[in-house]
This record gives sequence, C-alpha cells and structure tokens, in this order.
Amino acid sequence: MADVAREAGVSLMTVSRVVNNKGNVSTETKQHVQDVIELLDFRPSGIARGLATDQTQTIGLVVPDVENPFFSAVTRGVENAAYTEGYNVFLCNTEENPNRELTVLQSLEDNRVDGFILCSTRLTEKQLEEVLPRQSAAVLINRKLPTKPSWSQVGTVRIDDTKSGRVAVRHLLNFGHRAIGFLSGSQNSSSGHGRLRGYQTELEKAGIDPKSDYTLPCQPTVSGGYLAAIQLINRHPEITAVYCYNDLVAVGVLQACNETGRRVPIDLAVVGNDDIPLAAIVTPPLTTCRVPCYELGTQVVCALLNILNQPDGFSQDIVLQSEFIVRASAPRTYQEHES
Amino acid sequence: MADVAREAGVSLMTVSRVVNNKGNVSTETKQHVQDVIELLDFRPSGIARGLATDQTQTIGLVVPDVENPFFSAVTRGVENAAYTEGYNVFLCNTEENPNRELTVLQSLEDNRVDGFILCSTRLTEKQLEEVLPRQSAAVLINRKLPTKPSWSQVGTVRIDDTKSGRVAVRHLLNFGHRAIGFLSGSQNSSSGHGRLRGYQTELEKAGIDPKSDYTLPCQPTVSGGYLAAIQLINRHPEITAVYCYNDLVAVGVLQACNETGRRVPIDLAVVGNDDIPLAAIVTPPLTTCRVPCYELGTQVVCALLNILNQPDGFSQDIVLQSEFIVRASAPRTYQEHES
DNA sequence: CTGTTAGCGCTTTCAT
DNA sequence: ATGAAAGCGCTAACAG
Repeated sequence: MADVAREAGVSLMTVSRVVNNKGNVSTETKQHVQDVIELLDFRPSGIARGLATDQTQTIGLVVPDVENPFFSAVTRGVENAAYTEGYNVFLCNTEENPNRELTVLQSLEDNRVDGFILCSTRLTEKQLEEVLPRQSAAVLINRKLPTKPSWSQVGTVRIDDTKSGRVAVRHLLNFGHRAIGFLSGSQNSSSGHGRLRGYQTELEKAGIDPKSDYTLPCQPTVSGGYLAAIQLINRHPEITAVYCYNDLVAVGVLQACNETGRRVPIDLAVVGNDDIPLAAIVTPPLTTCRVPCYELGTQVVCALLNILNQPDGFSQDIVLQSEFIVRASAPRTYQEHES
Repeated sequence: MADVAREAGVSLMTVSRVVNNKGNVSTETKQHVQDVIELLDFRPSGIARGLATDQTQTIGLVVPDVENPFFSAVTRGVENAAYTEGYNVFLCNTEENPNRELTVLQSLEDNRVDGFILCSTRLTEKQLEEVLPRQSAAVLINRKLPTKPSWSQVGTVRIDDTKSGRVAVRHLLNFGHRAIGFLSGSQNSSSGHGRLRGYQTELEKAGIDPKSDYTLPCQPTVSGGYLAAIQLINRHPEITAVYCYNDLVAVGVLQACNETGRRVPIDLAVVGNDDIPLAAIVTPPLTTCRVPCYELGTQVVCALLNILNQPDGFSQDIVLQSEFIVRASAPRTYQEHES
C-alpha cells in the first residue's frame, strides 16, 4: 500500500479511502489512485485489515462429517451464501468427536472469525454454556438452546424433528404396523432426541407402549445402520417397520434386509430421514422426511449476518419445515402386502 | 497479551517466548507466566501473529462442488490432515464456474493463506499460468502442470486417468463389446481428457475406430448422466456398453436404462469411475475404477506442507494408482447374457 | 478533500 | 535470561 501511495503521490489514507470506497476523495485523484492500484496489482491484506478493524470477513463452519451428504449439502448452502455476502468460510470437521469440536472452536476463535456456525453439535449443554457466551456471534443448526440463559448473539436454525418423527410413525401406524423400531443415530444428537420424542409420542397416542428395546442408537452412517439393523432384526423378529435417524442408516437397513432375505417393504417397511439425493436412487427408493439441507445452510448465514449487522445483536430462532416423501420402501398402499 | 505481561510482571517478549515455547526463559518465570495465561484465559491472536510473521497457518481448498461425493471425500481428507498439522482450511466452492474460481482464489490470497489446493480446477492452462506463479505454495489435484515452465512451489497429486480409461475399456472389450460409448463429463476437466485418451487408445489398440459420436460431454452429476444417456441411447441404439466419467454419471445412466426398459448389464453394460460409496449401493452395483479420494486429500496436504517447509520450495508430482472394481453393472462373466 | 498520528496484537532484532 | 524499540499493513480519529 505504501508503494501505491508513493507511486500515486498521495498519502496512505487516500489510498485506503479509495480501496474502501468511502470518505471524500475527489473523482480525479480517486481515478488516478485506482490506476496505480491496477498497475501495481495491489491487493489489500485482509489480515492486516482484520487486525485494524477487528473484522475479518470470515466465518467458521463446524460439522461432524463433511462426507455425510446431509452435511455436505448444508456446507454448500453455507459456502454459497457466504460467497455472495463476501465472506470466506473456515470449514472444520469434527469426525463426531466432541473434544475435537472444542479444539476447532478454539482455533476458530484464535483466527478471529466474525462468527461461527455449529452444525449438529455433539457438545453437551454444559459445554455449550461455556463456549457460546464468549462469542460475538454464533448460530446453531439442529440444536435448541438451553432455555435458561437467553443470548442475543446466539441464534438457531432447525427443523421440527419431533414433528418429523411423528409424521413418519403415523404413516407407518396408518398402514397397520404395530411393532415399529427406531434406529436413533448418534446418542448426543439433538435431532435424534427430537425424532425419538416424536416416535414415542405418536406411538403413545395410538395406545402402543414404546418399548425401549425397539430403539437402538447407531452411527449415523450406512454401516452403522446395517449393524444396528442386524441386531434389531435378530432380537426382535416381530418388528415390521423401522424408522431411521437418517437416510444413510435406512440404506444400511436395506442392505441388512437384502442380506437376510427380507423383502422391503413387504417384510419390513423402512422410513428414512433427510431425503438426501441417495434416498431416491436406492432400491427400493426410500420413504423419508425431506429436510431442506441447502436452505438450512443459506438461512443460517442470513441469521448470522443479521446478528453481526445489528448494533446490539439480534438473534433469531428459525424453524424450517420438513416434508414427508412417500416412496416404495414404505408405500401408501399395501397392495403387494395384501396380495 | 499486554494484560498477561502486566499481571505477571514481565515484558511482552517474555510472554511471547512462553507462548511460542522458544527462546530462553527460566523455568520458574515460564511457569509463572503460564499460570497467568491460564488464569486470564489468554489466547494469542492468530491474525496479529500472521501479520507479524507472514504465516497464517491456514490453507485454502478450492473445489467445484462440495456436495459431489468425490469432492466431499477429498475435502474430508484435506481437513483431517490439516487439523493434524495445525492448519485451518478455508473451503471454497466454485459451482463449476471458472470465473468464480478466479474470484475465490483472489480472496484466498487476500486472506494471506500459506498455500492452497486447487482440486479439479476448471481453469485453462493460460489462466493457471497467470495465477500460479504469484503463489508461494500450491498443489493441484487432478491436473497436470503446463510442461514448459517448471515451478518449484507448485506440485500436483493425481491419478493416472488415462490408465483408468484404458483398463475400463479393456474390461469391456474383453467381454465382446465393440460399440462402447463414453460420457465424458465436464469439458474442461483434465481428468475427463485423460480418461478420454485412455478410452480412445484402448479402442484403437483393438482395431476399433473410436467414433467421436460415441463420446458425449455432460454435467458430472446424476441428472447430467441421465440426460446424456437418453441422448446417446436414442442416437446410437447399437451401443452395448458405456464408460462414464464418474459414478454419478453412471447412476444417471442406470436411471435412464431403468426408464427405457433396458436391462443392465444385459442390454447395456455400465462402468463408472471413482468408486464413491454410492457405487456399491445402487442396483445393480457399479463396476468402477476406484480412486482413493480420501488419500488424495491427505497426500495433497503433505505435498503442500513439504513445499512450505523446504527453504526454497520442493514441489512434487505424485501419481496415485486407481484400482478396477468389478461389480454387476459390467461383470466379469456374461452368463446371464449368454443364457 | 487530504494528510498526520497513533495503534490493532504480535514478533523480530538488538541490547542489557 | 529478559527487555526496549521498531515494524508487519492497515484504519480510526483528528487536523488542516
């Protein structure tokens, strides 16, 4: 920048004003300075600017596993929205490990991100209550905030998971299923808990006691679903339908059925969750609860920028709607079943 | 940091020395300072440090589409390796748009990343020759460097795509196919060109003229594959086998076959590329060329850090091997076919 | 409309 | 073994 100033015969401040396009600069000097900038191919250092202004134009995104299609869709949404708004994003993968999550959070703070997005955090309430207060802006995806303290700089964007669970189970109940299992995913997943609540609520409403044996946690992956399904099927052969934490788990169930000679949906109906692209592709295609992953990503950036731009913080608690999608793995009519 | 120094009754430098654990500090002051740091919960500002040292401990990762399983696998590899090495990564998605790619590259430079990784860049040679020389460190994935200039700060990590193409086509030839199509993906994909070369070479070796009509570019996605397949099938019903740019495209072909009543592999054999998790899950499972995506990600970080740590740059050109995986979409024996 | 001064939080260099 | 001074590249606040 000093070079530019010297070459253009003006002060540093004038260059700064031109670069930031603010303050009063005569049109001609401005033009001249711009020419010199062009000529010298000058680019201001974001990090020096960050140090001076305390704003880095960067945000941190923390996800359990980028390779999971759900998170990669969210990531894409976040990245695109951030790009549009002129922000850069630090991506951190926690590999589902809470300690690593704490560590990366620290590293993001060290890098002075303007705010961050915690997607499906695996942290406990207690850990969150320790970490969140010291941030100037954060938004959580798929996680409710502790009700007690209310932070103006922490927002949430989530899906009504309980409702998703209820809709899925009601669908299965409607078609005569009584013994319905639930593969509940990661044990410290907030969404998992919500869906479990929905599952239980709906069963109870139908006068069915939700047997705790019918609920099994698992890794939120295809192999996790496969392993859990084998276990569930062996222990409870009377089960005729399974609701799954997510579509990956549901695909694992499909594989288990395939291997053990069970026909889907005739012997076992399967319902997934999320509607990742894979859901429509597998055989049979999955009945599932569609979560607008990409929108989740774009919305969360909006929410974060709102907090950043409001003078004294302006956090929101956005709840997006899911949409139940009926496909062959748990169809609407049971012609085949009845035939 | 000033607070720490004051509280501990030492100078800034001593604190700095303790933080960085270098220079001579007596064990007792060191301990004392550490206690104060703990007490005050002090964390050094990465960005101030970056300004002072000209090293930010960050790298940039540029991919065409994080949501594509291939890239999300690479991203996970990069992220994990970077985490291990104490680096943070800026993720940039270009949505397959070269202009956006140029823009994000600029923004990464502005943020003074220590180096960056360009994955499957869609830039032209000319654009690369303009962008790369001004970097202090960069590694490209899936792209050869222009042969003329040799840069010591730019490395590559890639797969022998030509070989992949050859192996795939040879497999098809071995089982009697003569009319083999190729859905070649994005037109400015270096990998696509490599695979095309392999496809052509192997056909020629078998005395078959590679008809240019049999090669069709397409979006590297499921729907891209679907659309291209419909077109190819309509125009050239004589084709009995298709090699695809990647597994997503291959899945699109599967869908097209399904819809038009073609049986795979009996009416049309399909070979994909990459072996993303999806490949083994679809029906029929895909014969494909396995690319070690995750390793690609970890290796590229190693290569980048090598450049960064060598005094005068030390770039490598790493070629990883792919592995041909035979599954039902293009099986080894054609029992069904012959029966 | 333009320039000067000071300082963001840290490290480097040189003294002591 | 420790500290003082200067500076990384930029901007905020004030002068002129």
